[in-house]
Amino acid sequence: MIKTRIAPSPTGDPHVGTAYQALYNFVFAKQNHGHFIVRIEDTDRARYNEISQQRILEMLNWLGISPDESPVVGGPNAPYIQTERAVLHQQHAQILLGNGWAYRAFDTSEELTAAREQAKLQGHMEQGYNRRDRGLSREESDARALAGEAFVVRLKVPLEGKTIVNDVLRGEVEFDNTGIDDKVLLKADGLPTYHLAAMVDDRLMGVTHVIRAEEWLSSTPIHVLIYRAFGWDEPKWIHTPLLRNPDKSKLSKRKSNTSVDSYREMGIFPEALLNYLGMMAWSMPDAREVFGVSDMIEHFSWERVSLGGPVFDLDKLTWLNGKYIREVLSLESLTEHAKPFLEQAGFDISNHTYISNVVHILRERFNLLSELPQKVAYFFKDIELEEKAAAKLQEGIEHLRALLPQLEGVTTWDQATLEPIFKGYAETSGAKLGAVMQPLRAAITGRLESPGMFEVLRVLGKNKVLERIKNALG
RNA sequence: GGCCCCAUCGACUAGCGGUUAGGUCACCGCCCUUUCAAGGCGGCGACACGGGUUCGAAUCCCGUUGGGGUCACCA
Repeated sequence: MIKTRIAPSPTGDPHVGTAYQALYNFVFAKQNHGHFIVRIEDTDRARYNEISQQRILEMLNWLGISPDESPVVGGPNAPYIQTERAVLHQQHAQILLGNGWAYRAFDTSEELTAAREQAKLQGHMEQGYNRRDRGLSREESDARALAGEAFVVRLKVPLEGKTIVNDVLRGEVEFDNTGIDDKVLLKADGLPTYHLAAMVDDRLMGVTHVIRAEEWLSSTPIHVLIYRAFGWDEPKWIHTPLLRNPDKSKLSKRKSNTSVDSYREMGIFPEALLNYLGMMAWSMPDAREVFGVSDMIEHFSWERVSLGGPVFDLDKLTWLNGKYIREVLSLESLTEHAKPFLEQAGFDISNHTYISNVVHILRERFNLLSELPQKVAYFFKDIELEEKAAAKLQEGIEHLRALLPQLEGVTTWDQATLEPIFKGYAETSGAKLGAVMQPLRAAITGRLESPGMFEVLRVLGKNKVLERIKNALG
């Protein structure tokens, strides 16, 4: 069975890069009727954050990307929290120590830091680990470990030859073994590093396709070597292009909005975010730009992934979100999503039909739910007359005065009744329709922009409308 | 700096030897119109450069340049 996974590290806000990877892994797994696994990589105890872990899981839930195996739903290869698998990792480090593919290194962090700084001082960047203890005899190594001396376990990388990474998207990528470090597999605290833990867990969990960000490509030869050291068959390696900041550097918190929660707060729909991420580096065969995860599952293929790193563009995401608001989502769903935003603004949302009507006539006029409250304020509280609107109102105040009696007499308060009244008035009085409607708009909404006036009048209701006109007339 | 990846409009992309290089966002103009939008129509705008291969290159190969990633007891 095809198995894919994401292995987020719980160290901060739920990252769009994680959502991006989750999408690829989920879509590919589902397309092949396989499993999508979420495994929490929490071996870095210094940066670990419990809340972060929960938020990442919640993000996936919000996006509707549900894992087949995870810390919450469990699965045949539990646990799915890496630190809970530490014994497994230690046992595997032991195997490598036994078969000669790894060795204990007794350097202290201080020594390593000093060596690194020394190298820096000598001009060049750094040459990598000096492999001081690589040649230690088995007896000495065992004795020192037994005596309680602190050590790490390092991979014994071949001193010559090449390691070839077969990346599904790029083909064969060659690395000279001389350029690969004897990476730490097991830290002094007994916990594994990513290199060991991820490979062991992937193998044990039956992961067939490692789909991850391109930043991992350069450490993949290490992973290939680890698989080889255990005598295991390699999974497929797939490195997807990195999401970028506008300046083309790797998407970062410092330069962009990387928190999925922040997009959620802006009023971006999960469907829209997923859709947008889906068109980063990948494209629909028929060039459609509005598509859902199920469409992606149906048409996905690695051949359609382009390798240049896509810049994350909020403008286009916003446009796409608007597209969902006016073309994809049902009015009912849109209304439900809008409520929390309106409520947060202090508006009364108890009348569902009213909210639905308001949302309905605003639909083509906003792209983010967070824009909504400001745009519909006059439906929920008294108007705030804007300066330009006030001027417009004064220009046409006499029209409103003339119209008021007629409006008071209206019994069926709908567009079919109201429109002829205004048009008829404009015609007989010789005024342009706009010269009548704009002052009306100012009186009713306090501003010069709004949905069609007749819709606003209908939704607001006769009482409120007459009240506001009278108010305007003084 | 070493190693590795990448390279079509400002951004996202289509293209996979023969196209007036197409679409979307953004921007500009026009139409529609009671305003603002939405929508429709149109415009602006790209194959990084240099060598090859070929009858023919955006498409294939090499180099240059440019951008990015990575060089932790972090993932």
